[in-house]
Amino acid sequence: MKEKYPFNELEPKWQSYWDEKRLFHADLSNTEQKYYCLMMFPYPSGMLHVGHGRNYIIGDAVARYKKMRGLHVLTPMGWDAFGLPAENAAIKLGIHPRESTFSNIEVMKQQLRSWGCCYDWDREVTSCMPDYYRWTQWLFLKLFESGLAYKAEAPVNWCPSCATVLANEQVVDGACERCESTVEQKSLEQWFFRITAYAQRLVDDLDKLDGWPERVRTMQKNWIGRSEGAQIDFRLVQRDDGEKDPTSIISCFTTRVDTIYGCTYMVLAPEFKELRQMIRGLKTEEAVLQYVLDAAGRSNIERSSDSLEKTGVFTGRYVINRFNGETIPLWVADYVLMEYGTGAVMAVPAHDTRDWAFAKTFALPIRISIQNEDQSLDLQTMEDAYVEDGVVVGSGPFTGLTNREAIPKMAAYAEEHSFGGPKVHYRLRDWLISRQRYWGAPIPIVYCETCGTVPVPESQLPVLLPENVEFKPTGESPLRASAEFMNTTCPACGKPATRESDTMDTFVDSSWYFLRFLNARDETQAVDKTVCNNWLPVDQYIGGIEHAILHLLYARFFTKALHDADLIGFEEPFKHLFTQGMICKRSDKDSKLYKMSKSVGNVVSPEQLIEKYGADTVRVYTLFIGPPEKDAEWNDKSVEGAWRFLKRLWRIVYDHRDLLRSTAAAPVEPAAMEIPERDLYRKVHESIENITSDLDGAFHFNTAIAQIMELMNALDRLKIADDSSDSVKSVFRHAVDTVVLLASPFAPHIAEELWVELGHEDGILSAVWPVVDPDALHRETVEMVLQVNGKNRGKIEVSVNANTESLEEEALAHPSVLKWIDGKTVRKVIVVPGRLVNIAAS
RNA sequence: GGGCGAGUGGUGAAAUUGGUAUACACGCAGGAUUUAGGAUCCUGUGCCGCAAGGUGUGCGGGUUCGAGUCCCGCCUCGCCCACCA
Repeated sequence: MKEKYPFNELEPKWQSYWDEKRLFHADLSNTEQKYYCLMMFPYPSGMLHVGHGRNYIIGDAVARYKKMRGLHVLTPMGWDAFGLPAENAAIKLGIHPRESTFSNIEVMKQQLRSWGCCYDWDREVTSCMPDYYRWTQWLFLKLFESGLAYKAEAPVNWCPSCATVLANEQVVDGACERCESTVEQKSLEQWFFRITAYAQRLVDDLDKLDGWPERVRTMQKNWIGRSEGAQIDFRLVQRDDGEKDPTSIISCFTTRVDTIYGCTYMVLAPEFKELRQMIRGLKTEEAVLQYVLDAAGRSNIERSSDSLEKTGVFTGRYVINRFNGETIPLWVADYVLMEYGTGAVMAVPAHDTRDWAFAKTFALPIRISIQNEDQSLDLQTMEDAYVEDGVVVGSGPFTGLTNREAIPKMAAYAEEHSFGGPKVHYRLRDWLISRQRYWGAPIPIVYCETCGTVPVPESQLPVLLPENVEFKPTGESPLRASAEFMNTTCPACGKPATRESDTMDTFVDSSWYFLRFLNARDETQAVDKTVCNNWLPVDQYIGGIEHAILHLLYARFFTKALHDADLIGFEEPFKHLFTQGMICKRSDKDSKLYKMSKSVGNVVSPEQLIEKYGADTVRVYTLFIGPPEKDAEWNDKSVEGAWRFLKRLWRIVYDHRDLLRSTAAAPVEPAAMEIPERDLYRKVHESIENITSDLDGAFHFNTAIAQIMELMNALDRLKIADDSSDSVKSVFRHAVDTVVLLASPFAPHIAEELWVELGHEDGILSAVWPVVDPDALHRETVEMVLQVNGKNRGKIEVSVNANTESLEEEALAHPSVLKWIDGKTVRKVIVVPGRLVNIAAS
């Protein structure tokens, strides 16, 4: 009788076994062959679906494989447990965020377990627990001490419907991610981390991260947006009515200082700080103020969508271009952005498309200062700005230089004459970490009337979140509602003082959790420098591409800042990064492909699948679905393939149980084998070789599993029976052992079960990953393809030792070749040993 | 507009340095076994053609004995950034 594959019995059994054995419990004092395998810790949102599962299944397969390769694996797990969704649920349902968070954690932990994903749970961290956020606050203070945390007034995203501030990443196309209301800009006093101080190092060190996908490095580079150019100061022409100006110079940043002799006007952003005072009392005042007001009313979406039409207004003021002493008009236009550069732009319509459009609209003068190669630029015939390289013309002492030569010379000239100089500009802004919401780590700062802004002393940490607050969306931090929390005494002078009511962005929590895993229960310090230095950087980090910029950039910044504070001895947190693709599924409604998500309603619940097929099938299918770095479409039908494969694996062991158990695995000499088992033996070792290289470095799980399937097919083809020869039996036994070992990182439950069934000691992860026997790979003969003019015309079986001349001879004498070269002249014969012979004839 | 990817059967996808295009799997077709299965096994399956053969990796050229792979020019799709000075 054939036994069915009882996944629903054996999977829970082995999961309990792994729990008991504490499978991935790591002893950190042993740093030999260390391998830190980390998956991005999840936000406890509720239930995981198979799209989330990909991340953990990949990570678990890697951890298991590395362990079998003899590495000392650390693979911890935790929870990114602060955040807005829990707070919104609290507002809606009246449940404290802590409760929903912890019950979600329980569910998700159980889900991970049911997938067979194992972690060192002794090191679990939960960012919303005081034993964690105490140290998040401590790190904030460290940054504050070194001037990397500061408070300043800044515009923030405000959702009027939710009555709360939103993070940049929660604003999608100018609208609130959840309620889709248009987001407004408000100006508030906020806490920032000075990440811009690290801009250059964050760019430079990207080049060292050769274990990262090129795509992510490029995205970070673009985000930091390093731009080399010059700062040029224009002198503001004084008012003749005696009114004082707030400033006498207006600086701008430009990457094209070479075009400055073609500058015919200057433009300010509507938000330019000193603008109001500069135009006070002028005839133009009313028009300018109206324009500024209109521009403020226009959302960012509007400002960028009608990108062709330029609007603006003349301020009534003039500035002087110090290069040529020329007086040019000063305009205001919303195509100049306050967020970038200085909020002022030198306009060169002849050599900038935006300035061109603006000058054409408002009939401003245009002047060529760069000529093209054939000197053919002419304002009469030009239809757009000329932005290419060329020769500098009409530019005083710089005339005749190429524009590339002119850039450094002109910047140096400005520097010599103290009105500017070379300047590097970054697009990166400082990191706004204040959040006016409840479910986050309180910022450990106290405001005292006498002492001002005072950091909470280390001994008073953690600053605990108050319990007795309501979560009604009032627009203020809910912490303000707690008098008990807000009213305190000044740590410096002891007088009554008020606490900071904002909490920290949850990205702060996740910027250092990978360090905390190493001393998760340590009550004396945030990070353990010695252990960190031994175990970091993380050898393999695995997570979604959606974190390519924010989390990964913040974590890199934190690592550098902590390094500079002498808390750790390394500057980059993640040596190798793997970003898996998203799992998508067609929607039932419009049959379009969407990322799997609750809101689209195309989620596949792992529970149902596990019930039907078992966790190993889900794992194998998830890994087999396609290249793991690419997005993949989930197909319920295709799960069957993985399911059949495991059933076959199960059957081959159970159908031959007695034979396998009574046979020694030690293979006989390849030379003594008959052809069928010789071929299988070779196939076994070719598989080992290919699968091992598929798993080292790049993670080619899909092809690795395909190879195991091929090996299974070869196993099935070998006719085995009780009266087979010892040689056949032992090769068969060796092959079955190997298949089970090779499959174990992907389908660990069935592998554990079959491993014991095959008579081995339990605990397949302690077994050694199969090693290639070079003798097994050896072949006596090889099949070679015969081509005539590149077209396949036949095949020959030849000795691997055959020399080129004899191969050429044999090929030319082959009937199917003769047929095709008949009547033609053989011009050339190419022999590629072990592959083909190509005959060029005409 | 800028940057980066990618286009291969009905489908998901393979293919070392340029060397038999479509491995592996899904689906489909035919067959075997089964009076029952959450079935299983065998055979076939790029396209045209009865066949010989031809043809075939988004399109058009090129290099080469030989191109999915290299070069030039297009087209389409995806992602990131974007009035970035």
